[in-house]
Amino acid sequence: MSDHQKRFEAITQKLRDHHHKITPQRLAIAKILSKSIGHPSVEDIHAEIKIDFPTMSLATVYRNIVLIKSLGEVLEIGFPDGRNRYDGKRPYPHPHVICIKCKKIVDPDLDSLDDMKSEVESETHFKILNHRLDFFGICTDCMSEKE
Amino acid sequence: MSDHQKRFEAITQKLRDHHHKITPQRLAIAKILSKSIGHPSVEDIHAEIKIDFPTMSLATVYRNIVLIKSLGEVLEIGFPDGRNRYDGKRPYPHPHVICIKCKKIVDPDLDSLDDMKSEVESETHFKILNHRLDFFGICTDCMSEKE
DNA sequence: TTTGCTGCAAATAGTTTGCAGAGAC
DNA sequence: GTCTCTGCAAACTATTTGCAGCAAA
Repeated sequence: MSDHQKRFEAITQKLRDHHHKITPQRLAIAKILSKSIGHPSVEDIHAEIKIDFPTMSLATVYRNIVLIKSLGEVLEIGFPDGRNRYDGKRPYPHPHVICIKCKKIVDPDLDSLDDMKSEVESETHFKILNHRLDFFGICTDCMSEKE
Repeated sequence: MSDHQKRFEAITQKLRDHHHKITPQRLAIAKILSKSIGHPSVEDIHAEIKIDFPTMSLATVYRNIVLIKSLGEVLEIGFPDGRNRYDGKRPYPHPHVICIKCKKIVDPDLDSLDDMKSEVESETHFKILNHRLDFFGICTDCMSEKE
């Protein structure tokens, strides 16, 4: 079974476990999130589903993302400019590398941040539950472009 | 000279260098940013200045923050829920520890992320310009409260 | 005197919500 | 048949912008 199939199963299973109804719209959203090609935005997801469900409402996308997020099956990558992106492939905190020109998001393989988390906990006495690490820069594609 | 006086001088000097007019409103905003007590939000800044300038407009706060940000003299800590916070004391990227209950923001002393930055650059071939590292958790005050 | 700044109000954009009908179970 | 979900439109909220008057240089 491929990775995205496993993720799709995990999401739909969580939905069933919590007695949420399985609607075609919900399945379509779960399917796109399970692939999360390019860390899609709500707009991206809506646009893709509209091909098969022309009446699909943006509100439905938002509501289902909130739901799936509450089940811990999608990671929200929020940006202050209101262009949030989603990752249903790796729904746990992990670093991102973001191109400030084309908005591409890449997941680098980095040694874990666990040491740093412990350091923060012992210094601040906070109970750390979560984190977010983003690097911003220019990708090779955008660097090689003129201007 | 105290730290916040130095920061206040740095900000006003940058304004003068770039030939921006020195208005009372601008100075008041620079003063609050130079202290940045508790990483204030736009709303916080506006409320504080309103005591001395009752006609101060929110738009003016926004415009001046955009300006000072463009001069590199304040760090914007954006949140997807649209409650951005500002740090004019340390206007360069640095880690934050954020209490998810009371929204307190603390600056921990951490070893630099330079090693990680190099690792990311060599792996992704991005030119990294910037980063953001936030830890989310519960502060000691909120932990000791009932419920 | 010139030019940029401020205050006000309206516009913007992403997201959320109320409601009535549709559909999953 | 019940109860949640969906689509639509309106509401919401942080932020930005147009404009006319004001004030720094």
